[in-house]
Amino acid sequence: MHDIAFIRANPEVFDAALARRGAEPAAARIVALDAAKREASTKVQQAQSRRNEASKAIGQAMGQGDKDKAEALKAEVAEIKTSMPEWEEAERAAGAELEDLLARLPNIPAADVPGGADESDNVEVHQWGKKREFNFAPKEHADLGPALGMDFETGAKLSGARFTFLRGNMARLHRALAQFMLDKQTMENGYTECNPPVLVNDDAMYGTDKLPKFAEDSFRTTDGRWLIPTSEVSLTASVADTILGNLAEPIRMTAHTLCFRSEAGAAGRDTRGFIRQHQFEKVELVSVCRPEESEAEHERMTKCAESILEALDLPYRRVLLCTGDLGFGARKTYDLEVWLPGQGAWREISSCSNTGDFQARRMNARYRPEGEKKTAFVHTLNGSGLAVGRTLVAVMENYQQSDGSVTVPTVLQPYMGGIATLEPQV
RNA sequence: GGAGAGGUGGCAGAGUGGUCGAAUGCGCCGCACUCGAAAUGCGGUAUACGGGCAACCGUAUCGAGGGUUCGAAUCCCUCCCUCUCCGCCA
Repeated sequence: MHDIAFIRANPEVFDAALARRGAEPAAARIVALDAAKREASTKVQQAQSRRNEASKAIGQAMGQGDKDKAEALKAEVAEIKTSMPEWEEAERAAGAELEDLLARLPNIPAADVPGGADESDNVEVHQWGKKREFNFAPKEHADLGPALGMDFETGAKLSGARFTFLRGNMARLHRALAQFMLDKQTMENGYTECNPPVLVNDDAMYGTDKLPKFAEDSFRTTDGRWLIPTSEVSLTASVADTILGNLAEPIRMTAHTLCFRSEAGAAGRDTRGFIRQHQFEKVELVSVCRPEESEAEHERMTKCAESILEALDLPYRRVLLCTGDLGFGARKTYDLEVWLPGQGAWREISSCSNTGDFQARRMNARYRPEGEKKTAFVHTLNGSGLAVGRTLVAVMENYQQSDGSVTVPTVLQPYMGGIATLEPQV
């Protein structure tokens, strides 16, 4: 959500910012609707003011037993009220259109976000790790998986495309990854472990900018709730409608949850394998902090995500998204892309975004700066730390052996009861 | 799912149609008293939006939305949430 006062004062700055990410100018329409709304609002308030005054006088007249005066005043109020519905309706209509327009406008990119049309204009920030040299042709995870307990056929039989049934040590390795990530984020990186609902209401989805524009991307339950597309929704919305004191320290939350996505716009993309599922697990990182801290917090959060890849010794690169590839609610985003030798490609495994006060305005999440009477909106950030399924894919492809087995990364072995290898079953 | 009770300011808790944005107490802030503190006394202490350079003014808000009325915290309707008991259940 945008600050209407800012748009009113800087319409051309606002439109220029929208243009950077390829959105149509909107300031003129916003300013016009805002003016119409305020004009109607003023008329309504003036009428209400006169009505309230007269009503008080009626009360006094009644108290003094002056029936005639009271009746005269009643007639006056009736007259005042005739014009009210019209202005009330004008205020409501302009307000509703304004709100809808604002709710559908994306966040404004930060100044240091590079311009660009699509992902080809993203900027690589750095690479980490060394790509492993194979003395055989590395396979894709989708080819390695079936013999190791990654059962695509049964998933499809039960649920359809984009569902997978994991068995045996494959299921255990998946669990080990999630536990490892959660332990690292809580014990080393300072995040508080949370276990939030995965079914949420409209407000939580709206506040984290998944509604109204992206309703078709998520699953809706028969009783009107939503399956979360990411626990960013639950964690961030936990501070909705709250004044968080002076917010001396950032609030850092993490959760390991199921995530659900309809993949409405991705028909035909990544249909093979475990990369793009309707149901997947993710360890999410969310920070809530003061505005002046959010840039540093964004860097810190991205490092926390990177720490998982480094502990697993998986080569990755950090990419700064260009304006054209930026998500709806983000003002700046780093993607972490892991190297998949089987596919011979970098694949997104984490996305860390600073939304500034965009979500905070939508959900009314505030704090009170030290020594000030006025409240201010917090900044919210979210990042994957990491996507569990895709990390499993990366481990499979990077740790595969020529016989089709997969070595378990050292840091995961304690979580595997000491098992060091996933052996193929014929 | 059935039956009942309830949702009022930071907290507790009055208020069943008029001068109620809301008594009182606690808390908090300021001042006085004191060498200092406690106790005591006095004053202040919600949020949002609009208008104004400002002091300030207007409007709205007593779970949410709608209705009745000249006027609603108070009456009516719908919904949400919390609590208690019963049933069912991991």
